[in-house]
Amino acid sequence: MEVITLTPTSYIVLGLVRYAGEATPYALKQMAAATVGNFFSIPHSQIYAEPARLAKAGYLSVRQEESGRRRKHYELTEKGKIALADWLETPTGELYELRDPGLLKLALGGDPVALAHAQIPVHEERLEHFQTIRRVLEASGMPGDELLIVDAGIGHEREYLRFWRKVADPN
Amino acid sequence: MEVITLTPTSYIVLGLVRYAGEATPYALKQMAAATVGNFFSIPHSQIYAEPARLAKAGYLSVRQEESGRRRKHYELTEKGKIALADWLETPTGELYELRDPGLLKLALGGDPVALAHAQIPVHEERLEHFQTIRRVLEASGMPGDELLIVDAGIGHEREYLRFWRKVADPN
DNA sequence: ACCGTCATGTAATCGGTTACATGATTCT
DNA sequence: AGAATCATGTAACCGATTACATGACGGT
Repeated sequence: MEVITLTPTSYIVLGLVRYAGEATPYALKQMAAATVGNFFSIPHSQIYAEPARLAKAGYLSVRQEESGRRRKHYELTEKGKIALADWLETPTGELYELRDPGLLKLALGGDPVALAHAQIPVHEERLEHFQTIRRVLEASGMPGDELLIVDAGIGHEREYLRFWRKVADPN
Repeated sequence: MEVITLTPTSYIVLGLVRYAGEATPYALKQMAAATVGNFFSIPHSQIYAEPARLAKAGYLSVRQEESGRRRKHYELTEKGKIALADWLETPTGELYELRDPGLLKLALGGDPVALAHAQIPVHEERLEHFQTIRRVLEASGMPGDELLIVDAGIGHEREYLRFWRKVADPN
């Protein structure tokens, strides 16, 4: 049994597996794309590699199909459940990191107005994207908690638009 | 001359070196901490490794002190200037990534109220931090452009506080 | 002369990214 | 039956992180 350190990616996988009960990597990929994928990018190769890594360390159990696609189905082990619960139970005071190419260029001397004109449309698009998701979730009777993350996204997109619009046209 | 791909870290180093004209790794570290370090974390080992990497690929030139600390002073080469200018000139439509442990726990089932109580104070602190920086920069007659990044930080912190306060107490 | 902090690096490991590759369904 | 796309991986490389280690400088 190998010893590994659990990264944010690890917890994403553990969390999604718990949510699904049992999941194939592809299912995880779909789930991630619809939820945390909006904030964290996770390349699909990681979505295959990480469960394998977690399984080797005993956090997940695997069951492989005998025929056809021979997909691997992952499930939380006791160890996995505990690790996830521990992590979730500890409210974190850690701060975020914002890896934003637009802001980075701005900070390093890029032309503010040109950047603003490039950024505004993509943020508008993304705001609409989040709002659509929110409407869909709301209509499907999703409990309020599940909407929180989407609301966070919407709030930040609005903030981004306020910011870049002001940069583009600072009265 | 090695061929490397330029990462965001590379551009941070190139940008800071350009800003300083010539810089030692330690100076870069200080500069980064005061500016982009507020959004991107860069461990100090990278601040030493990255200029070396850039120098090997011809983006920076090195001059090492003969005695004492034998520090290495880096300067942009023509190649470095061009690479940086090219990057800055291309307004990016790429989107940000938000690596936020608090939001991640929230998304994966952490207790919203407990998370909010842990997050609010650190965001309050950080908002004050940015506001202090802003006042200092403003008082030192810094041109408006340099304040933009700080304003972006302030805006996002306010948004975070709005969000978490609402989570803690959703009327 | 000593001590704390400032400053500067190196070594080793590993997760993440990119690129490559292929089998299984579904649709026309 | 063939094409397109869905689904599932592997291989190789490398930047980032962690941990270790040490020399120089400034103050007492």
